Amino acid sequence: MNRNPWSDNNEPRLFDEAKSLPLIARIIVDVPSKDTNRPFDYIVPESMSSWIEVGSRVSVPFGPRTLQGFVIELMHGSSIESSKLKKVQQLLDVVPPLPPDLISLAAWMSSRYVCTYTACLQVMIPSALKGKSEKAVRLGAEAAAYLQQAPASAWDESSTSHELHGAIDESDSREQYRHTRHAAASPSEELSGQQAVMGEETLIGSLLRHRADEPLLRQVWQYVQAHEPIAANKLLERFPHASRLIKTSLLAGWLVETERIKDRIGVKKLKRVSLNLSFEEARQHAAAIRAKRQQEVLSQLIDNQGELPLKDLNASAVKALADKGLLTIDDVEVLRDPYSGRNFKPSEPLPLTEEQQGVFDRIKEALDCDAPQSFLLHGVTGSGKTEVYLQSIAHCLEQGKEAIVLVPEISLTPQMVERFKSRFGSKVAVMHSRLSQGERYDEWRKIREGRVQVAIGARSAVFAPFQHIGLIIMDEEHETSYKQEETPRYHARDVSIERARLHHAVVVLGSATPSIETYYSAKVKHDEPLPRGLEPPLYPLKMLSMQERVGGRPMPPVRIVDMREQLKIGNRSMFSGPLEQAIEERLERGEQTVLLLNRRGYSTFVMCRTCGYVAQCPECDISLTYHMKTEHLRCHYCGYTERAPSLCPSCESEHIRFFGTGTQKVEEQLARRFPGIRVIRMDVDTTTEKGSHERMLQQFRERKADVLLGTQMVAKGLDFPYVTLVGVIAADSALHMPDFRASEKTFQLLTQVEGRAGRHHLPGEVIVQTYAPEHYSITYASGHDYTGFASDELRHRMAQMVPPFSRIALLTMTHEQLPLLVRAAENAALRIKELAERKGYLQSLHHATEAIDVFGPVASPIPRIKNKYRFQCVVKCRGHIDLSALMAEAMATLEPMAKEQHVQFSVDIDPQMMM
DNA sequence: AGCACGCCGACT
DNA sequence: GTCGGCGTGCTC
Repeated sequence: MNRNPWSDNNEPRLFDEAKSLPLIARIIVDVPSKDTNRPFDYIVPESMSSWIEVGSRVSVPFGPRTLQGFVIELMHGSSIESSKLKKVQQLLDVVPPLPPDLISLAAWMSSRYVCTYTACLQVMIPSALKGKSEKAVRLGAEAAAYLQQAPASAWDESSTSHELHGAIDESDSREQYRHTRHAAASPSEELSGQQAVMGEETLIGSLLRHRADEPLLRQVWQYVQAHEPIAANKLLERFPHASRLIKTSLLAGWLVETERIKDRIGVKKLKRVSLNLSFEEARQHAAAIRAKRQQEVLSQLIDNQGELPLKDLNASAVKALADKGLLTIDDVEVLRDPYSGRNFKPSEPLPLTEEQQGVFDRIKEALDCDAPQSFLLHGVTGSGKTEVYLQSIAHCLEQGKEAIVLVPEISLTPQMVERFKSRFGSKVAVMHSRLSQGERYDEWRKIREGRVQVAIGARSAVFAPFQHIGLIIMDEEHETSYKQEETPRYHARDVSIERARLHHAVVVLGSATPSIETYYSAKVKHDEPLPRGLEPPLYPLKMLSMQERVGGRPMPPVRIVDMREQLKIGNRSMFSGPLEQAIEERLERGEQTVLLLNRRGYSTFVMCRTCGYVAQCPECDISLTYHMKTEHLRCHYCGYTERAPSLCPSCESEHIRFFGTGTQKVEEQLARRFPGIRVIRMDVDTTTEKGSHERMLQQFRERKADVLLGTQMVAKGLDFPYVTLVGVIAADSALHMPDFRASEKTFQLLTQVEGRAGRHHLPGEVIVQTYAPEHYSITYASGHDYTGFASDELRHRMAQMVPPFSRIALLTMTHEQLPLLVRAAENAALRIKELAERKGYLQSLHHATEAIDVFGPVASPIPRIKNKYRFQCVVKCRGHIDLSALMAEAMATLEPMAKEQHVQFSVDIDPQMMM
């Protein structure tokens, strides 16, 4: 029989007495695994029922522990079905952190991206709200009663354990769990106490057996009573000799272990001092008081509307005045404002060009009707997209709705923020990876509490907890950073469109070089049947176009230099004749140059010319990059570092050489060719320090350097009036990547960096060095012809049956042992094929409009990372097939095998990098 | 995931 | 005989 006193006393009674049906909360607990990826039901205690909402964050008992979870549904259930349920332990916030639309959005994301519901919920909240469970020890009721009733040496025979037990904290689940699971207590000496708890013996009875222990036990209990809740390990530290007694006390329920969820970061509080009197009375007091400091405090307060933070005043004088009742000190919440102390000059809407006006009118029209609509705004660099965004947002705000602006992390510069802040002032919250956890939490709260109407930020800002979104803008829509590379592997573009659908909001995707998939979606006629062979777009987009540059500045001329020709005429350096000469000219004229090389470090690989040895990462199987400053070889994937060898580790030859070109090598060569040249090198190696990125750009803007040399981060949205030359050292470096988007990425990078030259009064010039001068991505980029590129690229994509003419899922499998992994991967591929066949899907993409095809398994482009081999399968499909559902089903069937063999599976829907 | 259970081998 | 290794199963 169940001897746990509360489970058969209190619980059923609670429901017998309840007038209406108990409230049940359906909760997603924070355990990111397959088995727990479903809602669990809990009873909502009476005290919480008027506060709890869909989206509330709660703590719940879950098995032996306490977890954080989110309420996704509330309902009334019958007492019979709810009698088995546990209770919600804590309601963690007064205002639910997630509005209901984000709860639905998380559900959509988890099925779309084949991941757990909780993983999606977790990306939506600031890390400050990722509660950590904290265990602590409290004094049980029995022990408390004992301390109270029995002074030092007296034993109170009348107190029975049965009576005392009725008072045990019923919310303590650990206790309940332990008692039910330990129904048969083991006969060890320490558990004698537990027998007493079970009702056969009294507490006193058991203590009498160990009478000698009583003083120490009492001491421990009193300590707990004075300090509760106290962490168990702290208690052990304080009483190192009492570990056995503490353990016994815990097992007996004299000490109860509780577990609560604690937020990582709280609300920042500030002590505020305020006057209790009118200014006139205060003045009179000030005149009457002799203490000089107190007079000063009063006059400071009078000068500041009667309120000041305590830290700005003399503390002892304040205390004296407060004691007299003239002042009050209280705590007020303050927001950590990362932009405090900065003044933003208010800006007025600029007059729009005819083209801008046309686009703005279309967006305005869409904002005015209550239906979700999405646009691609294809606007060349310098066509004034930002001004259109700003005025669209203003229109959205006029309608009483909120707006989200998504920007790639790298473009989220102070200048960018300033444009929005100066137009919308304090209505803007900025979400930014460089903010501290506390700052980010406060920006997030400004949104949640409705203090701002505009949120601007990187990828995750799409989850800004607004309630009435009217407009979502995604700038630089083609940027790969919008795809999250960790679970949940969501694409902010798709999420924006889904979220906008829930809000009947408008989406504007803006880019000078749209991704091919987006461009295709906007090009396809949505109201006409598609020609055979074409794939329906993921979502309907309307095309908006701006092809004129504001102020009519022409795009700079581009010169392509064939590096093979340079080699023929004996130039083996990394600078072609034309580029070298052009740099020389800028130096003479005092103008500036931007140089792009998409490879950091010094060289790309290290090889021995005698034996052919190539230095590779011992964990990842990719070649190591030489970094000159530190004389180290480094793995750019896992960060592995070793000293650069002077002799070949394999054959001890001296002919070990560094091949390929990285930004460090270019920097060195520049210094050699142009003595005295001032170079700023910008790549991940030089910009890790906080604020270094902005600092470097500022230095360059102030013309403290002649050349800005860097990886793709120099291509983004920079605008420097004295830059008249842009040089691309190796335009084809990304062209040979094993990725169907290689041409697109090359075209986009070139087009962007070209836009950096001659944006102001000085004419610009672009020089592109390449070994593939005839490649269409390079020729179209030099002609500033996006449309031409896109139509060629679409033809290639169609021939290869890759997106947008198919949809792709990438399945990556990892394991330490290669043969086992290969077998598992082959099995996985087979199972997916079988599943597709069973569903009746044809397996020939080229010959059917509805088909699915599985490729592989093959080794991943990076075949080993951190000692784990990696194999992958690519699943392509066309037509009305739910690829996510298919992959989820395949994963479910593969799961037992994966678990058994410890092979890790990961699914990436619509992968942006084929790794 | 994490925590507790159970079933094995290596020891005082 | 016990301690503790890891494989397995469960969580309203």
